[in-house]
Amino acid sequence: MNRSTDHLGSFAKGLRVLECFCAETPRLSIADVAARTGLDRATSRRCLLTLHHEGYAEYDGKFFTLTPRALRLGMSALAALPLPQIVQPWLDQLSEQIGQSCSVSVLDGTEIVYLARAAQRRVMSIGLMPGSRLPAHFTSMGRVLLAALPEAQARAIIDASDLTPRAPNSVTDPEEIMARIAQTRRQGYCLIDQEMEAGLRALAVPILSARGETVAALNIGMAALHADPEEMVTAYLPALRNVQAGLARML
Amino acid sequence: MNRSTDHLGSFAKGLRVLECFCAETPRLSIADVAARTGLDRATSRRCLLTLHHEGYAEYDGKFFTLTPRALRLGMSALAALPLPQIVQPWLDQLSEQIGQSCSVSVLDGTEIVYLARAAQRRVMSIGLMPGSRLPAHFTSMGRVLLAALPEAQARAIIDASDLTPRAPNSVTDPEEIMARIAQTRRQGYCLIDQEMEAGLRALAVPILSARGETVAALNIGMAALHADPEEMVTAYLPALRNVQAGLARML
DNA sequence: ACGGAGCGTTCGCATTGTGAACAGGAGCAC
DNA sequence: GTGCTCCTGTTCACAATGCGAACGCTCCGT
Repeated sequence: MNRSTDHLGSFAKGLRVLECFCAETPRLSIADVAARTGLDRATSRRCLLTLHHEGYAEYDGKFFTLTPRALRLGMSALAALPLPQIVQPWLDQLSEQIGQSCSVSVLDGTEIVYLARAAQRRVMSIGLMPGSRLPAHFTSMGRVLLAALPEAQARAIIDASDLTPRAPNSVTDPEEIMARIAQTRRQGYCLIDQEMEAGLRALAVPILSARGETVAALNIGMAALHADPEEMVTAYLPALRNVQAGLARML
Repeated sequence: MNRSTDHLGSFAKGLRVLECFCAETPRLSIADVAARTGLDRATSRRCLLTLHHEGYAEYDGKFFTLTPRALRLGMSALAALPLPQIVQPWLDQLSEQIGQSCSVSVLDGTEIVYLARAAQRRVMSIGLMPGSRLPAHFTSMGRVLLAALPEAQARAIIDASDLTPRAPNSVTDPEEIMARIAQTRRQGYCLIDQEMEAGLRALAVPILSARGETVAALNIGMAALHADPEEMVTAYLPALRNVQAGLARML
């Protein structure tokens, strides 16, 4: 089963190279990629030339840039996940009903990954869309997803997270975060008040399968001046619970 | 430069395997992948086990499924493209102003790829989001993008496209499509009236760089009962032109 | 029970990828 | 300008790695 011949080293290395390209570093030279991946320069070069040859990357003789073709790789993953397609209509309806943006995400390592989103107005500084990532520890959906894990596993993720504060209310003490996660577990929902970004509040609940397993998280986000934290729970939690119940029957 | 040792065969094969996973086929066995890629079953197995080992795929002993981690691959590509981040605010504003969905896409082979989208209401049967793909030949943005190419290149793409009709107004004659593309080139915009989906009209213009090169396409889509084709042009083309002019200054 | 089709897995061989070594600049000090 | 260093991209001989024909297994249809 785990024989060494079952693992394609160069494929794995190539994927490492692909992940180098991100918003901050869209143009990379061979040496850049070697430094980022820890691979030999020669190996990085082979991976990059392969990407170029297969149409995933542009090459100007010095720098490599990904082409739209590269979108096929991860987007096929998004399209392959059944959840986004199931939840999208619910999201659209919820968003229209309450007049706020709402999203669905899952956990990947220390980050949450947006799978679906229905945006109303742009209240956040960053553009969020399916595939976007945010640190789990200070997001409402992240807390909900961490609350569904065994305590030890959640702690391991928090310990591996970068807890640099991002907003006035950011919680930076691991113990305090674990306490908030425990509270989320008891309540069955999580309210975040300007921990990630000043002026932004978010309320999240888990999306449960028919068997009660947490398969994703659902949230709404809104400007802080729209409602007090308590108002937010009383005003919007029922709507979230409603979607949660509707989805549980389909999963 | 093009020495054979500069090309990593197994990396290229692995990418072919990754592309197998799409909305219609999210769960694939080793033999499924072998059939789709044309690779040997043993090779497919190695690629899949590598994906599993690196955390990109789930394996239940029979079927493979991509994990959210795989989203990193394509999304890094989306994030690496500068265009989406530049156009998103313009899209949001345009969408709110006219009360309709609008999108930005680029060409990749015979398909258009959505880079950014501001959705208002769900009028289409399929969920569109950044990364989604549609055949270029019968979409408004596709026609605009094809019109920017040299005639011969556009023809080659049309010849390579599957022209199976999808709606009552679908154009299936390559000559007719080329004529519509020529018309789009003269007019500087393209109106599609229920060629892709019954009840759906779309209006697109090119997004031009400061040097006048077409770098992407911008469109709005709406239900056919909202407006006549002519009304649609008079009502919405100015708004599109406005965004087009604003973006030209930034590119 | 038997045959066959289709599947995942193995194993010996040679193709393929490896990285130390090399060559070509760019920058810098004098 | 010269000589130096540092960094980048490229080559090449070696052997590790990936290849696919061949194998055995399971699941149907008869």
